[in-house]
Amino acid sequence: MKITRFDKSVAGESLLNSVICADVLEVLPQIEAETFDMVFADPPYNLQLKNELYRPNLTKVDAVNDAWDQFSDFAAYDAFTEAWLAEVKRVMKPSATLWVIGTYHNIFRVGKVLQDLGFWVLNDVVWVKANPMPNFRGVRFTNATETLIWAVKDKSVKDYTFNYELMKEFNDGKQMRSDWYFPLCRGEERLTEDGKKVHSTQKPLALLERIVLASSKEGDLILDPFAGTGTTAHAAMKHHRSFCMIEVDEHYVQWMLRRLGDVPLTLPVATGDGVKREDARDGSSPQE
Amino acid sequence: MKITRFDKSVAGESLLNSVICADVLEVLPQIEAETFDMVFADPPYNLQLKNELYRPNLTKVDAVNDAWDQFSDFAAYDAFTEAWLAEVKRVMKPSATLWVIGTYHNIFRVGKVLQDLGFWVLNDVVWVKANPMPNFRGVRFTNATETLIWAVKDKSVKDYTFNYELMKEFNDGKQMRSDWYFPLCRGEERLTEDGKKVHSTQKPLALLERIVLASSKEGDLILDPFAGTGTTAHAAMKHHRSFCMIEVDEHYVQWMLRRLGDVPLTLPVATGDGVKREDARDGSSPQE
DNA sequence: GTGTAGTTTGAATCCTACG
DNA sequence: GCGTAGGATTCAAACTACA
Repeated sequence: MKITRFDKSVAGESLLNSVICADVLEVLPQIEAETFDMVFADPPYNLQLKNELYRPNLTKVDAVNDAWDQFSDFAAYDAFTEAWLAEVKRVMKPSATLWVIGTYHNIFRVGKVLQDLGFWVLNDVVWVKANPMPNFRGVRFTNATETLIWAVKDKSVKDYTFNYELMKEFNDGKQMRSDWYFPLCRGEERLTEDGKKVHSTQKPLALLERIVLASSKEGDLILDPFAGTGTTAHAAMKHHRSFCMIEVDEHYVQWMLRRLGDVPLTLPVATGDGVKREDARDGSSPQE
Repeated sequence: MKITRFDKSVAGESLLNSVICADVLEVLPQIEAETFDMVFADPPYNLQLKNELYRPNLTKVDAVNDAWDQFSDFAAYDAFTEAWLAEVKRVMKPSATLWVIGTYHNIFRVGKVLQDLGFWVLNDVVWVKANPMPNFRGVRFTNATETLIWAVKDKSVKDYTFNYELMKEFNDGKQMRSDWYFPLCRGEERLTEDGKKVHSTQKPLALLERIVLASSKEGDLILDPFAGTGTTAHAAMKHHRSFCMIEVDEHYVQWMLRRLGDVPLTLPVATGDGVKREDARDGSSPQE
């Protein structure tokens, strides 16, 4: 698969399977309206960490303290949120859907802005973590979930993609619910460099796979405006969707390109049904 | 237990175990600052309060079928939310905590307003429904959760009540997480009249019991500004807390009073430890 | 190779009393 | 208000070391 990298300027270019290293608010205005079939966004959460946190055994928690998560106040965060959401709305096709993930630090603000912009919420999906970080001090409940908002551009949109039957298959033949159980991204899947996390908030691939499979079709073009190390692109490639990844951090972009180059190519072995596909490099396929 | 009913006016009265039949925005301003130890609120999800709509400036609109564009509708809801939350904050004791429950229709707006008022979120707790209503048309995921926000008045509050060890006991000796599993309110527990639900969104008693037991102490005074048929008061009585219920609907108030009169009286059998209590009418108590 | 015990760590708005 | 010292505090899964 050919992946095209852009820096800053993309006007007039094809964005099929592209990785763009630039600020989201610089790039999105260059993109033609109604370009994407689906959008997944994992924006900064605006965590307001103040003091260092130690575990009971006195080791220090490696908390999220990245520059990209710093905002001066709620007003600044809201303004940023409104800016990128408005641009995202513009580049969504009329029947496209939007996913945004967040925690209580930011999701209420994101949801409010999104509703004000006219987006129509279809579901709030809860990612229930199998293995969340405990609350060391015992002063709150274990923070065990993150929230996803799934929305269309406005209330009138009825022809969005929802692969109801496939979701049903994934849930033992019963209608898929809005509470999803996945472990945190760890082990082989987690990108590390010198034993340290490449990205502090890498999402589990399984989560993105479910999102891609639920709300897009093969061949669709998927946008991720905060791509990080490219989990969304990974899931898109794996399931025969095209992607456009925007990420401002050069280091993350390099890792994303390396990662996507390593993703096994999956090729269709059956056409027409749109469902049955096998990994061409996977010897476990019963057809082989 | 003696329960006092008020209509409209409560100024100067004791609110211990009271049921007030009046609009929340009329009553709260009459109440002294820093009165309550804990607040649970299940606000309306839209502005159709007893056939009365609020304009963004909080004046009432009499006709239910007035044309409202989406923005003015949201603005009105936000204004109403800010009004009652600001009053609730005023009547909360300095170390009190607030619980608000909602769905994606309103919880983002409530959370945003609450943060803007200076409330400091402790957790977002997800009520995962064991038996949610399916999505009949198969166009979305089954809406299987509701969201609770737990907050203190401001960031500096550290001495709020959190019965950590008791919660741990309820979770097999492990720290209680923020995802709570309860079935919908049905069967014996559900109040019905001529085979129909008395209240369309009666909450499960078990949910309110966990909230009361987690975040209040015996003898505490608990406020519910949208009391409905009084599940919060029921849970409070059962666990030796006092209550103040505000409900504008006369029909709900009558049901609440009848219901609370039927709740078995629970009496302390041990004093001093503050934990061991038995139902005085419950023959299963090992002490008896 | 297997099994077991010990170690590490994850989007976190994580304490209290006293001077 | 702030700084500092004292002291109580964690769950699940993946990984490492070693028998």
